[in-house]
Amino acid sequence: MAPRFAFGSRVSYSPPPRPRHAPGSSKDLTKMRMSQYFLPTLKETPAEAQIVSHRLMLRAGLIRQTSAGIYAWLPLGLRVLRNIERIVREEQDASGAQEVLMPTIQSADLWRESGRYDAYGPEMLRIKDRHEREMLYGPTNEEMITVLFRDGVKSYRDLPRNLYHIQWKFRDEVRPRFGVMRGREFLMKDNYSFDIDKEGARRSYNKMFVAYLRTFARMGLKAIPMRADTGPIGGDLSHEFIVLADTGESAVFCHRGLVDKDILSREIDYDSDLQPIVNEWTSLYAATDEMHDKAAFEKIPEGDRLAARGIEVGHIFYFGTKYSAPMNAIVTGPNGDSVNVEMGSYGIGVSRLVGGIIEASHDEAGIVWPETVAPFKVALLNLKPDDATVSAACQKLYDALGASGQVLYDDRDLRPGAKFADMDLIGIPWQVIVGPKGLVAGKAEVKNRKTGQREELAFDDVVPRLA
RNA sequence: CGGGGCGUAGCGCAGUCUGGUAGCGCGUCUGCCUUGGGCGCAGAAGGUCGUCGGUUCAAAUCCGGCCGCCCCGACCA
Repeated sequence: MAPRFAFGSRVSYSPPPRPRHAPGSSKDLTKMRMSQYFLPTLKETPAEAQIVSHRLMLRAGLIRQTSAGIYAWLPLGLRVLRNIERIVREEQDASGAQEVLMPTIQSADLWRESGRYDAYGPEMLRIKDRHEREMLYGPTNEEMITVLFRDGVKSYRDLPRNLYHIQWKFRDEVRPRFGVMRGREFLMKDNYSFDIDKEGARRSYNKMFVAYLRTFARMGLKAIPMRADTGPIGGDLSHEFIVLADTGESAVFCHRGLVDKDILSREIDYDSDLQPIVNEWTSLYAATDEMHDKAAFEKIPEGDRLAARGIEVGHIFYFGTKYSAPMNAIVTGPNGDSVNVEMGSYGIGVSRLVGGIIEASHDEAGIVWPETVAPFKVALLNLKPDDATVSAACQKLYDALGASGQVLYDDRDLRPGAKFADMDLIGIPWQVIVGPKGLVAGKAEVKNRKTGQREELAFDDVVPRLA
């Protein structure tokens, strides 16, 4: 029973780059055995799923549909969702925004104040409570946050403020589709900035602009900010962040140079003037279909023109006093006069991102998770679980990998082929493969899901390699 | 909201035209076998045929209402 090799005591590795405990949980979730995991994978594609991310999310056991455009998140999918949330939260906090949590259910009266209750139309899910009071399931939170702010802040000295929350929303889409990318119920990060004047609002806007660049980059996405329609307010303070993917919902046009720009290698000081960074990203042409300026696009050298399709994953928007005026969100200015606060709102489609990332990162065999959002960093495959020696070796690796990161262990009594297929499908970035063949030489195979590259490593070297 | 399609076992589907004891593949369960890319053999379980009504000796099949889901378009984070 005792393994013919020893490792563990000599192993050293750097501290884990990620928290060992899943956010919101006290239970150690760095290790999971597939024999105990609720992970219903599908060999065949359910008929209702058309696009690749939807198919893969169903097949890989991430979600199940419960109604049109409404989904339940299974353990593996929830881990991805939480990872995305975590990155969003970290970048919001870093930018100086503060987290709150507003309810999903709102009162109709609140929306009557802004005049949007009648204006919003059938996309708003309207409900009544037992007293026949009109309520609604929030599609967004401008009204609510404006009231919270109005009641809590009275002086320009308390500005600026930027409040965000990550909460489920509901929009009763006429035609939900594309799985979680256009569901009716969706998880969204939205925040709202409050400033005393337009210049302040622009600073707040710029912070979000940079925070968004960082947020999407950390998820392994190429998200390009594109000038968006500002409607009656005008100006240049509205951008959609678009992920390029062949299956994108809309046509987009941009300068190729934007694709390779890197934000993560820079030090960002949110107290400094961020305008130069914003200029750097907005000076190159980029527009969605609706905003496309053919003439401007054709001024770009032909080799640098990029016409592609994209998925909107974020939207930032300055809207001035659109809500603060009708809802009387007023502060006293430095001169003692009353000023309507200047507001902006900023959204990230958190649940949509799960689909968006898959659209941007998959292959024939399944999902290819970027490491930062992957449900587990490492998969451990035991190719012969009823062989005591193989299993003992796996158990040691399992414990060591779990101590340094996050590992999903396939200890099921299945044929190797089934395990390979499942692991490729669910897309864990690293696979550690242990079977009788390699064991004779004291080696495990480490496979990179994305590149397919394989390395034979001595058992002792596996954990340091993946640290 | 306009146009189209679908609803039969957990998943993928046949059967409906031409009414007559509900089938196939995968998955699941049991046993054997096998173990480096969804292996093989034997056996088994599992279905109010979306739902309500009508026609008929007899309805998955024909007729009507309703419900649900998907696709194209218009719309949208």
